[in-house]
Amino acid sequence: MDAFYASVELLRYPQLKGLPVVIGGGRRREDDLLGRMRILQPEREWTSSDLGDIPLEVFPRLNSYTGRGVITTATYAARAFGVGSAMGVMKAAKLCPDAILLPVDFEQYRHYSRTFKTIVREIAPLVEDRGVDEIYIDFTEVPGGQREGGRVLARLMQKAITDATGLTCSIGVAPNKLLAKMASEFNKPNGISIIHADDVESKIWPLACRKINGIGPKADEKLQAQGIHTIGDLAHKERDWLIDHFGKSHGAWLHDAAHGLDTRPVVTDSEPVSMSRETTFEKDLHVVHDRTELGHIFTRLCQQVAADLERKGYVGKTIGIKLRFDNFKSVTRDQTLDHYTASPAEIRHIGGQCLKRVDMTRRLRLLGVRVGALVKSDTDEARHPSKAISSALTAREPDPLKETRHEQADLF
DNA sequence: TCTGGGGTCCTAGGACCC
DNA sequence: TCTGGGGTCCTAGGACCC
Repeated sequence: MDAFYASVELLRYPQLKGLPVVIGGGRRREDDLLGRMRILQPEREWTSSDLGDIPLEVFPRLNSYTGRGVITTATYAARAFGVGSAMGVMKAAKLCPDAILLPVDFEQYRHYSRTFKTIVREIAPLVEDRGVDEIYIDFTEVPGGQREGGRVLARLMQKAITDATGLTCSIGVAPNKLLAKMASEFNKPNGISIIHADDVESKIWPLACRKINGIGPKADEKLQAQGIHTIGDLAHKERDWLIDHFGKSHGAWLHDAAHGLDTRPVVTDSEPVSMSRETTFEKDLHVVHDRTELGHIFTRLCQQVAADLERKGYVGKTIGIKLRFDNFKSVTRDQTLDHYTASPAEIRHIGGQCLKRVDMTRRLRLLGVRVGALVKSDTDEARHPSKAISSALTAREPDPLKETRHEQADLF
């Protein structure tokens, strides 16, 4: 198989080049500076592309932000200060206080996301969705796809995307998804990189293990502790040694990945497994002191999940909640029903029972509601779940001691 | 002044079934 | 009266990704 990995740059480049700009922060709220922006031109959605037309002084600076949230993305000029994706806004403000802060605008991203994916599918139909700005493409069967090793097709896609959206796009070309993804990083933004199977030693082995999609901070730390820093280091380890240290499945995968091997197909259709809504509060809340507010938030989350299910045509039978405490520890509880549902009242009721099983001594910073074990709502399975599974038998009874100690939980 | 929101997949133990 | 083995489902937590 020959694969592309294409990732669009959602920050539009021409206007932003050289300026430190970050996108991020919490939900949109009526804070002063955003208010000023609206007053200037209330009809408009404010995005990166406005930077070309509007005096820069109007835009809020990173250091004017108070509140919770993380950086979604940043221009390279901002990254030069050490600011990066997923960094807390407050930390970023320390590093680059004068960076321009733009609000996250998911509606607009969704629009551009749809447009860019539609354009790509018209050129190469086998597309795997990897989120708002990234896709895999299997171009093995695309007529002319092999010209110049895929470069001609990649250039065609870039042009079509830019013509329709003004967005730039980085594309990696390789014999499999693993390598295509890595290749796409080589030449950002708006680049094309091609990796062949016999380039692994020269182009992949010098890279840090973290560059492998699937090796995160924890795995990297373990590898470092074993003196494994680059993908080449990893490739030189015996398969059996890796299996001994990282488990049968993960060890074998690490070995394959280090050698550039990956047999995963491009998956063009997949069904969702779960849907959830969660929110981090502006301030930590306590179940007793803030019970009314928490109750409202909980109800709203249940309604939102139910509406998402309804809109997309799914029902689920596992209802769960998630809490994050002021110490950032998270817990989840869930319960599986003997039938499928998308009813906000039922989700709230079962979710409420899940909440009762948690020790609520600490203040909360996040509350989430999840519905899993989804099926399409118009299927037989949804109407007649195969068996009335023993959920009644296996569901854990709430610990009676805990219940008396934490009656506040009953407020849900 | 830490650390979003929406997902997927994996592991591991216990219950239960045959 | 010293203890099967394989399989599925449920639950909780955690790693990872975009």
